[in-house]
Amino acid sequence: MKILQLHSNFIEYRPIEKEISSAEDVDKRIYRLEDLVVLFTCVEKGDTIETAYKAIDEVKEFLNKVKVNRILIYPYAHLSSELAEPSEALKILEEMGVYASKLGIEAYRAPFGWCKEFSISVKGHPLAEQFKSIVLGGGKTGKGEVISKALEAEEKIVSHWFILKPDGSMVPVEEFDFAGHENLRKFAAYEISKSRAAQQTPPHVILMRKLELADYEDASDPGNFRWYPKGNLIKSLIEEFVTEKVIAYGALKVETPIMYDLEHPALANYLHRFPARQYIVKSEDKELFLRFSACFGQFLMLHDAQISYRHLPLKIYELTHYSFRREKSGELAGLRRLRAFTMPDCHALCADMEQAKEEAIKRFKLSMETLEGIGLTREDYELAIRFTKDFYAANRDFIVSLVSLFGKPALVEMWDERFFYFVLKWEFNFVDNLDKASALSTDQIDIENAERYGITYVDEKGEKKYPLILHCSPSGAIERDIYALLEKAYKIQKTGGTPMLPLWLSPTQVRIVPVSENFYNEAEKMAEEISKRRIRADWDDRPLTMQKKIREAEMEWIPYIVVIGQEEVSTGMLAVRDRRLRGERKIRRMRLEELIDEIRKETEDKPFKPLTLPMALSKRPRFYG
RNA sequence: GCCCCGGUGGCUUAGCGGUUAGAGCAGCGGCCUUGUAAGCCGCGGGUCGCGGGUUCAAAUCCCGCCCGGGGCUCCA
Repeated sequence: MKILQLHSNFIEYRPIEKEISSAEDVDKRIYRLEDLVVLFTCVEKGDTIETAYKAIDEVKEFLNKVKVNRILIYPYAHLSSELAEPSEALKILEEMGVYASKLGIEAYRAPFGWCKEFSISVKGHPLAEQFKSIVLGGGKTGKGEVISKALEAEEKIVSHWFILKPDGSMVPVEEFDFAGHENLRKFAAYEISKSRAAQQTPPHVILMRKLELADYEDASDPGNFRWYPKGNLIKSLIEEFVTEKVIAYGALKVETPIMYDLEHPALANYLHRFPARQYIVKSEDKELFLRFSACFGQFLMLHDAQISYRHLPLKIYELTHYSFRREKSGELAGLRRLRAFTMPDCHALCADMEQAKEEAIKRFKLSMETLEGIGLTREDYELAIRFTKDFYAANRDFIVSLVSLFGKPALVEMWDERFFYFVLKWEFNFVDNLDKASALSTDQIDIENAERYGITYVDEKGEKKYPLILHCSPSGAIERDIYALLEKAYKIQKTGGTPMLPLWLSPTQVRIVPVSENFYNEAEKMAEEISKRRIRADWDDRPLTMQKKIREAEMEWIPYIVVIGQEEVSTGMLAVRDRRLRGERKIRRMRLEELIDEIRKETEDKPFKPLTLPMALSKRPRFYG
């Protein structure tokens, strides 16, 4: 139901003639009402008596606010293109009038089914004119907010939940024995019931600040973060790593604009699915929205490309810096859920379903390798696969093969009908210390957007065909990867372990601590020497005790701490404090070359970037704390 | 958007109607200077988020607003 609500000085209307046979009977005279709220009301398909009650309840609230108690319900079809049947509409309008009277409102109704003329005088205050969209369920009504068809449909989706085991057997989720699959149990509970309690700051938020990685930025919009040097380093290392993986997989790397014209015909339809979730940028007479993924840019590019079946599967990749989603303020959570985030997005055009499945398997493996490289093993995440009943019936072997590649039972969501543009979607989900799950890697098989965007390839016979499109993010949002690493470290700490980041991501890999000022020269020289070998090393030249320097290095999670004094200088054997070891074995005796070799070997298949902070600690500002 | 909680020096916080708002860390100045998680002394730094109100008196009580966090919802 749509209502144009006008707080008016007066309205005059006169029925001219009946437009439909079922029109109400009235006198053809002038009716005049003063000091009232006029409700131009349009009853839509799907509206019920309940909708009528809800509408009046909302109107009542408004009446109290503006201290008026008179309304006119004026049938007005022009607010919607999805009109209810006239008989149904009349019934609902009548009910609105009756219910309003019951609430003590002085309610009038203009006749239904008539062509009428009217004059109106609307008051000049800010609340005088309002547009309401009344929809039942969830109280999701907003002034002027149009709820799109697709979203309404989505609310009606029926999901069936299962656990699919690597051997191919599928059991309803309530019959599955979760013993030994604690994380999967939490993930399933999170997905299906979505209920949890706990009220505390997520551990990763405390860590991201304490480690001086990232922080909130009050001067921006919520969910837009500032990144300190160490955080920026980690983030760009992961970005680089993911990008190298995807390029090795064979994708073409491109770059596309971050903002698009709201009025562009190719985008309007897609965009309509997600009302009021965009940042809007006004530029002269244009309104642009900030992209929420790389889809548009890549699709528009592919639309204009000449593509042959020989090119397929055609992979195209972009690391969005950034993607924007204006999540509701209450939905934001540290690095887990942001309004601006960095997203690797790799699409693949495939000739047919056989090729799409083959490609999807490759990307599934790529995603596992990518997470593994970042420092998340299969123990750390759970697989969810979602698909339609029909797709399952036709492609059961393919679905089972994904689960068997994964090697652990997976959560399955099966839909009776297809509501989305894809027939299958899977994700890897990380479960954090507050038992919340969030998706990292994901891939989808999209059967709709090629046509929507006019993306075609030419097949063997010279005919234009629409390809299938796979949408994959092999790592998920980079910020979310960091969230997962921090949450994982905290989990380890909680169970008595030593928290740390993977060696290749540690901002400082080696810290040199001189025992006294007498060894400052040696310490500095050593730090420089290590740095020349593409290892991030620094040295502590502050006027503090050695003990304190070691303590601070440990609190920074530095993997190797080298103390240098007379003994090391004269023997050439270093005392290396290894964060990964415990107790007496923690300090290892080794030569500088051995240490360098060890680090280089462990990080050889990973990108390297220098830390953009001074090598001497006394020269570093403190960003937090 | 709704509900709950919070906002005191850069950070963590004490105070919750009654002296000039107190501490630790960090910063600055100095002392100390050889062995693996906090050496010592001193100094500077606070419109107690903002605006009203109650009161002889407000960081403290009340109202409104702003900002942040969490929960609900949501998550293309």
